[in-house]
Parts: sequence; structure tokens; C-alpha cells
Amino acid sequence: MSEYSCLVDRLSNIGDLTDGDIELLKSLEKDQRSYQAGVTVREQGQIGRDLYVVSEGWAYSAVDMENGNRQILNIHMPGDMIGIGDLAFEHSMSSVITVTDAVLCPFPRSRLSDIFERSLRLATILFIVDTRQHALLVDRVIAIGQREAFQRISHLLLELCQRTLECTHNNIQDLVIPLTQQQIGEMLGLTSIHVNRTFKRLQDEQLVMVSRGKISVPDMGRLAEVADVQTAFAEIDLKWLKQAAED
Amino acid sequence: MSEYSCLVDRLSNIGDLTDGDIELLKSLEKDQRSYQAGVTVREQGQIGRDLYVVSEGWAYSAVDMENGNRQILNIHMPGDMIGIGDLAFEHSMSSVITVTDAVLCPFPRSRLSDIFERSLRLATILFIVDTRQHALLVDRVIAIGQREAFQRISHLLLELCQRTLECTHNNIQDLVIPLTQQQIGEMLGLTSIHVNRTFKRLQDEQLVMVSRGKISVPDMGRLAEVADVQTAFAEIDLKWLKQAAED
DNA sequence: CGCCGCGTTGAAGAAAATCAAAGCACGTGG
DNA sequence: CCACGTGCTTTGATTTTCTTCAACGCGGCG
Repeated sequence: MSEYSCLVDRLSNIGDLTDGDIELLKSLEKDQRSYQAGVTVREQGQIGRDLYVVSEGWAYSAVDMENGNRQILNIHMPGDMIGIGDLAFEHSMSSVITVTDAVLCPFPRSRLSDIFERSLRLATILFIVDTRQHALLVDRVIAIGQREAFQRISHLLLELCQRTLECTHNNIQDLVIPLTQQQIGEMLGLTSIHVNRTFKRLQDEQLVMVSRGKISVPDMGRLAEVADVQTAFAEIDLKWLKQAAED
Repeated sequence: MSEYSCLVDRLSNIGDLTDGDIELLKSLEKDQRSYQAGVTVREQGQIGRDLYVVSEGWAYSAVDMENGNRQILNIHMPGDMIGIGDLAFEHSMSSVITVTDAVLCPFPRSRLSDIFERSLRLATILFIVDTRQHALLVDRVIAIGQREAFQRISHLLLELCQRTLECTHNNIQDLVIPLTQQQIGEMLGLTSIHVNRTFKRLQDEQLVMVSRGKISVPDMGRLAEVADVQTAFAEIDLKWLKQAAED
């Protein structure tokens, strides 16, 4: 079993994994399923559902409202785990929908209990991953609540670039984001029209390139100046982890 | 040790606690400290800080931005635990400030590791509490991103009433909320002025009473109709809990 | 070809912010 | 007891941001 696993790769950046941990994690990706872009993987309100590991492609979680609007809560990239957040609820709060063609690996909730029992270290690492999801959500609240469109979008693009880099280990400064302007609006509480107009401003200032529907960011540094990030994607406290994860 | 503990009370609603669990929890409230209203308990960016249990009064977590704005992330009520969300980060992301006169009980992070080791059941319950915090934040994103002021405020008032009832076991329909309109604005991404105007509409429709700075909600049911809640403060999946918390 | 999804553009209107000022309860000190 | 300050609420006038509605362009694809 020496195939590459994005999940293992990501989690080993947080803390060292034993061979047993690695086997446990790889077992989560056994059931690989392919989905086309734009497909609903899991419906909001569903009961007794699985979790997923993202192997390839992007997906997102979203809540649909009765007025037809939709709030996208989170983008899922390779190595992310989908569903930890509403694990304790009987009904899923959100739908999961693919952005691009994607490979997702469903696994039952019970598998997670297994992991918690077998490896306290792994449980701690997953807790930290969850904490990070939480931090991203906090950043989103701040962006939507306190900033206007120009900065919201800059901020989001930075987050997505940052996370893409973490997934791919690429250093290319020319990152492509496969979201539509509609979807970006649904993440930030903006109309696609307003997103479009704001993008034009970003293009005028050479901060973002848009061609044939593909968004790319040529210079993250310059974008960061404009976006006045401050919750600066916080670093993990490894000391506490080491201390807590003594098996 | 038979004094009342709001924390024990709240957590025992989620799952049964052993006597040992109860002792562990009560030990968290040993160090009781009194604070006046409006006092900063913990500063944003602080390092190596404690967590807190709220014994009496209300507090909130907030992020201050360099433009002087402030985003309130969460209201903490008696029995709540402050700081689980950014446990894994070295620097605290948010400040903690009292709303009313309050009694908070600080305890070191290491105490939480102790608990995780000694009681898997308690760890699971705390995980569920954290999940619920997460759900509240999701609701906030949806409110801020998708609804306009009138519904945002209705929704927030409902959440606060609901949580107050859970803390106090009162059934009185005439709940008082000790927040200023400024603070409500800071929770919802609105100006205090706009909050005020919206409150007037709510008063005109007899949904909310404001007198001498105290907000009260005479009829939650009627408010709920207006607020079109849908993420209906989701219920906890007890089956999963039972299964996971077999010691 | 014609349709469909997405991006682009304009004009009009609504929601919320900003600026400015006044009122009101409450505490404090003269 | 009254004058005064302070913090919160209330109100009006004005401006900004964002939405809504409507239309058109444009590339891909059956």
C-alpha cells in the first residue's frame, strides 16, 4: 500500500503519524466514487448519512433556503473530510455538491468512532482539523459581517489560494479557481452581478485575471495588501498537540 | 459537594453523567472570579491563555478590526464553556468581554486533556457541545449572508431566548435580553442606528418590547413565524452518542 | 443551427451606512 | 436638590452599497 493519499499527506503536516495511523486513514479512502461536476452528492436534511474524504476535485457544502437563495458554507478540497461538523446531528444540515469532476470516498460514521478509540493521537489531529474549519467559518462571518464586496472577494480568493497550495504543494503563483461568479456570490452573500462588477475592479487593478470563466490570481501578496487580512490563517499550536497526544 | 452547577445541569441534558464525571466538571468551577459588566476578560491575540466556564451572567467573544469595527462571534451564557473553539491555536483569535456583571471560572487547557483521558463519555459530550457552537455559527453565516435586518434580528432574538430558557429552566415567555442595540448590531453586521430603526418596526408589530434599554420578547412563537427559521435549532443525535460513549 | 449556462452591461430602486443632532435615564459631585 | 456628564436610544437627511430587472454577448455542445 504505497499509493499517495492526500489525506495522509495533509494530516501528517499537523502531527507525526504512526504506520497504524496511516493504515487507518487509508482505509477511509477505500470506497472511491466518481462524480461529475455540479452533482448533488448528499441532500440537505438527509438522515443517517456517511462522511466523505475528498480524493480529487472540489465540492462544497451549502444550505438552500425556501426563497431560492443558497448559502455556501465551505469549499472541500482534496484531503478534506466532509461531515465532521454536523456529525452529532441526526439530520444533515447542508447539501454537498461537486464543483468540478471529483472523486469522493464515503465512509460510515462508525468508522470515526473506531479511529477515536484506536488512536488518541489521530483523534487529536482530527479535532485540530475541525478547529481549523471552525476558524475558517469565523473568518467568513467577519468577512460577510464587516467588510464590503471588494474585500470579501479578495479575502475569499486568498483563502482558496492558500488552501489550494496546501493541497497541491505547488508553488505556482498562478492559481486557477474553478468557481463560477454565482458560487462566489453564494459564499459571500452577494449577487452574482455584484460579484461580476467587483471582479472588474479587481481586474482593472491587475489583482485577478479572468479568462473564459476561469479565475486566476497572479500575485497573492499584492492581493493580501488590499484584503487587509488580520485573522491571518492562524498557526496550529503544536506544543499543545504534542502534550495531548501522548498515547 | 451538592451545590448547583449550571455546567453539570446543561451537560447532563445531553447524556447521562457518572458521579466521577460530575466531580470532574465541578472541579472546573472551583476558581470563581467576579467581573463587572463591560470588562475585557481576555484580550485578542493573547498567548497560552485559560478557558472559562460561565457561572453567572453573560459574556461575548469578539474580534476587533483595525477600522474600529467589531464582530461579536458568540454570546456566552451560564453553563457555557469559553475557548474550546480556538483551543488548538497558540494565539486567541478573539477577546472575551462581559455583557452583564458575571462570574467566570478560568481553568488551564491541560485540565481539558485530563478530562479527555479520564472519560471518553465526557469527551464525547464536549465534542457535541462544540458541534452545537459550530451549528450556531453556521446559522449566523446564513442570517448575515442571506437575510435582511428584520429577519436577522428576529432570528437572533429567538436564538437568545431559546438558549436562555435552556440555561434557566424558566418557562416565562417574557424574557429579557441584556444586550445593547450596538452589541446586537455587532453580532449581525448592522449599524446600531439600523438596528434601532428595525426594532421600531418590531415594536410596531408587537413582536418585541423595549423599555429603558431592556429588550424583552413577549411571544416567541409569533416571532418565529416572522423570522422564518429553518435550520431549526437542530436536535442532537443521541443514538450516535450512546454508541460512541461506551466506556 | 439553436439552446443553455455563464459572463457582461445598463438603469432603477431598495437596503443599509454615514453624518449630525437631540432626547433620556442614571450616576456623580457640587 | 440641581447641574453636569456619560452612555444608550431616537430621529432626520444624505450618500453608498448592493439588489433587482432586463437585455445582450459568447462559447460549448447536442
